[in-house]
Amino acid sequence: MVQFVHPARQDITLAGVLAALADPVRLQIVRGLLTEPACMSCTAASPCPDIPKSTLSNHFRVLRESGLIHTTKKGVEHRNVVREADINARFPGLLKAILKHAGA
Amino acid sequence: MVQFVHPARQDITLAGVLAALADPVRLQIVRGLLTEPACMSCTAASPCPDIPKSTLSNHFRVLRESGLIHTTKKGVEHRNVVREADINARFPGLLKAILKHAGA
DNA sequence: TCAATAGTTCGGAAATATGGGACTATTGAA
DNA sequence: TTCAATAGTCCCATATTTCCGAACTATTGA
Repeated sequence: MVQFVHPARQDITLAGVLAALADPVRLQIVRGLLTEPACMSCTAASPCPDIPKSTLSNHFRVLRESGLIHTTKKGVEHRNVVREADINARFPGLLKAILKHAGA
Repeated sequence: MVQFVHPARQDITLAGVLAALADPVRLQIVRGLLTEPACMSCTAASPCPDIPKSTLSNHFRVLRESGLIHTTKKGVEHRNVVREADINARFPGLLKAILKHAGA
């Protein structure tokens, strides 16, 4: 039983968030999660075509540890949600300003 | 005679900018350049205390290649300027939103 | 109980970052 | 000139991080 590590709101750092979003794949994941709130790599429905599972798992871990997303187990799947409230509270306007330019 | 590589405005990428700013040292450099537009590592006046020259040189190269700063030779020194116009044209609001939170 | 599926973890290879030291370029002084 | 001082780059060895195949774990459904 794996329990995930999520930083508390006040422990979310700007450099951490930027580093997490500095990767094109992760940027797409966050974008995807905001429009279609849900899944993981999970073969289908993912914004990630040919990326191996282990790599995706890493990307999600980075996003999680940066404080950008929250992951819960939902049966055999994982449910990921962008921590909009936390990020917006900590860095108002940041997420919107970045994602505005994360063109498909 | 070293000539620097600066990407054209349209070649500046979001991921590149975020990656460049994802490092605390580089974030401080950009912040410093905006308030006190000028120098390089240059011993004094730098926002960077104990970082070796070669490492700083690397950081400035990353900032340069990401399109965030423009470097020109000015005698024996280098003059660095944040490419605010280019960044703002390409990603309106982004730089301000990020630097707003780059607390000292 | 077994197969299938979602995702993590492990471990080695590849890529990247760090920083010491040698090198280059410019300036200013003797 | 020539020489010393200074700013910064380049090279290269080491350290860290990322990538991804393969093995593993957990849950569900038959």
